[in-house]
Amino acid sequence: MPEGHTLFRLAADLQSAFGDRQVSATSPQGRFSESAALIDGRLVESAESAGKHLFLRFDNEQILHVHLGLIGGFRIASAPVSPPVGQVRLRLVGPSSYADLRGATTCELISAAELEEILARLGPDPLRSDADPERGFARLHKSGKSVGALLMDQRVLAGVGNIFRAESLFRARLHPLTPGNRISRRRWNALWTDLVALMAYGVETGRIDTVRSEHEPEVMGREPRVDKHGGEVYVYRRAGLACHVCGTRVKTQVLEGRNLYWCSTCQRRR
DNA sequence: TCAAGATGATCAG
DNA sequence: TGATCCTCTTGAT
Repeated sequence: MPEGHTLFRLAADLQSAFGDRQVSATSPQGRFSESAALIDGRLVESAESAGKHLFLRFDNEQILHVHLGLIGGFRIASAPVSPPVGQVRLRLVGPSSYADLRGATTCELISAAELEEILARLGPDPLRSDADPERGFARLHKSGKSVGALLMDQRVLAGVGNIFRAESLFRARLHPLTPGNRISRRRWNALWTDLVALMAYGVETGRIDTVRSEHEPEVMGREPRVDKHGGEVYVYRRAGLACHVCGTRVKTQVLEGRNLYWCSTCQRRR
């Protein structure tokens, strides 16, 4: 589930497994062999995430940059090491655990300057303590594109994906086709504050739960139902089903190649 | 057993 | 806007 909270957890897990330890690095698939040789046997100094990007710093100034994309995965397992299964782009092996990277959109070694360029391109990440939500508002507010499209733009908000988009807009009672330049600062601040809480909860639990009684008085007392993606949500992938709050059937539409979900009663166009 | 679709982003045209 | 990367889960057959 590669939204920002997944990468944040992954970075913490990699730090725990390999931080301050020497690792062997190989590319069983072969596509990353030359680069893997440059970090083979080196010490992992730190692992961190920014939005959906993952960075591992090594003690020879090499930085591993990974973006999982839609289908990628980076799985950590305990020793003993098993033979690689499938297309393993990169395998890291530490003293007590190992990790296999598959299907990633990006797996490359970069310099500190290139890392800074990537961070500069990204909008504020609700999970990072150094995030400045004002930068996101500035980008959102000058665009006539829909807020549904802008929330998926990593230059506006880093780490928000299709689930957090659908759910945060529902919770804000905002119609996804509202133009960004019609979003007030007050509404943006509320959206940001909610995303900070939702994503932090995702880091804590490893799942996306947005229907929570402490946030939503109207659903208190109702038995929670876990959806197929592992959490409970209001609208995401619930097209044609009744809205948990008002009973209206949840709508769906493809927006810029991605499926959008919303309740036309709770999220009226203004 | 197999095909389709998905939590993403980039590039060519 | 469509193709591409090429994994994993789900649902249909």
